[in-house]
Amino acid sequence: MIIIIEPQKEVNLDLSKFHLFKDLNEKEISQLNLEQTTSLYKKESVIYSSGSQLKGFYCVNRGILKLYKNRNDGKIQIISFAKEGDIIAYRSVLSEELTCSTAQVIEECVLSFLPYKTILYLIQNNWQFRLHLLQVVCEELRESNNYIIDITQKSVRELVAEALILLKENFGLDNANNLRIIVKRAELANLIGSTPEGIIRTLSEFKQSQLIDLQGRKIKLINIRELTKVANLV
Amino acid sequence: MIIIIEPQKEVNLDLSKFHLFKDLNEKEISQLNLEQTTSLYKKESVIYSSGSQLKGFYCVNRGILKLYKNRNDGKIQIISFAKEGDIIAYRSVLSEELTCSTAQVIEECVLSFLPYKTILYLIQNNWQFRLHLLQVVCEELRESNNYIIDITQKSVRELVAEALILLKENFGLDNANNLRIIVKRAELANLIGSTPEGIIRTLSEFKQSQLIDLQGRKIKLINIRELTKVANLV
DNA sequence: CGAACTGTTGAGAGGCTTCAAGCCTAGTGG
DNA sequence: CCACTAGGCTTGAAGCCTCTCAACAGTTCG
Repeated sequence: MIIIIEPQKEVNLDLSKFHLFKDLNEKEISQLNLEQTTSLYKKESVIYSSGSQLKGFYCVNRGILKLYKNRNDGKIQIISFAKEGDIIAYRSVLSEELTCSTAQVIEECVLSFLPYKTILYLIQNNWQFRLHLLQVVCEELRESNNYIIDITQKSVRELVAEALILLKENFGLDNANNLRIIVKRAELANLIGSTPEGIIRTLSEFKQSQLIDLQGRKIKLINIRELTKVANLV
Repeated sequence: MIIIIEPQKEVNLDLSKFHLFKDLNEKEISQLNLEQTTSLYKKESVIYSSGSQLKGFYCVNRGILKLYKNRNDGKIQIISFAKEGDIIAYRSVLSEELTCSTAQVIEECVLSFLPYKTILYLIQNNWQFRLHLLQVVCEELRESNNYIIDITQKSVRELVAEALILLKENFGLDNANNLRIIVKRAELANLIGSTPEGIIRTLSEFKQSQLIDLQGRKIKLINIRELTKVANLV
């Protein structure tokens, strides 16, 4: 069940903190800030869904989203999680195609929307920006290709360990070594292509082996070194 | 066992047939043709391997290559096959990283090498080219993301059917409806993340169901409609 | 406080890999 | 051009991993 909530307008935020925009000059930044629209999105909101034609990029100022694809059989594959500082939706916009993924809020988000024409202007006029953008896409392609290797040939046990490590690296730990990001078991399952039951069994096993501790959805990483080993990371 | 064969120089070929270069003007094309180096590579040759630092792109004038990654445990994951008209190696070059994949010849190849500085010049000076390049990378990213869905949640049976359909679409059929590309069972296995035995059993099953016919490594597609259905393609 | 969703556990079944052994084909060298 | 050999192909049996189904406990939120 998807709940769509009308975003509330917020004051426009400063985009200069985004890595992608670091090579822009002051004039370009202020132009960007002028042309953006910033909104607040509640938990579970769908930012865009598969098949829509997007008119620009979204920049994540705050919060966490999941990007996923739907399958024929009703299942879901999570492609990635996006957080503060990330840009989403650029692939389908640049290809001028309909989106084939859905973006949904996991943790309340503040997003800035940038129209395509603004981006196109930068692509045409700022050569550092365009090279940077190319590199961002290439980097995501590398990750995607690597993920194919993992997901194909690793066991559920390895994949769960890897997912925990990746979530740690992307979202960090709090003081008590808990993963900052809170995800449902089903979301973990959709990330690694398993089932909630499979996730639970593996997490319980990790808990018994003193690799992690569980308290509701909170996951505390106890033995990160061993977890990395189990993940069989290169 | 990898056999490395010194490439033999060939006359330089015309690059204007490559889709990526369609927006270049005559002067740019002739400059490109001037700065390229074209060589012949025998079967099994390794063009570049994981960990190398590449100085430019390779354009496939003729022949077929496989691009794959190595895993810790000695296994291989084939990322894609490249054929005439394709450009390879651009991702790591654009990211200015070491390659994390290996390119190896399946069918005798003629490749043109283009130095990075030539590409960079085009990125800086031809805005249509740079947008085009962005779109090429985005397209590959889309395919890669889609493949993650497939490979995660499909059965070997579905994946083999899908692989056959994709090979048909990319490399075509001869007069007798045989796949033009000849691959080993182990290569098919490395493509979909299975084992040679798994591939063989599935192919035999397809043969019994009159979907395909087998003659050595030649695979004849008999019932493409049904095969597509088995592949469960969207 | 209750309903709906999420998490947990167990049993069972099935698909796939692994291992082993023999056949066949393609490519090489004489 | 032919014979040989190594690598690829094929088949069978065994066992394991993981999914599915089902029932129940726990949690969250209106």
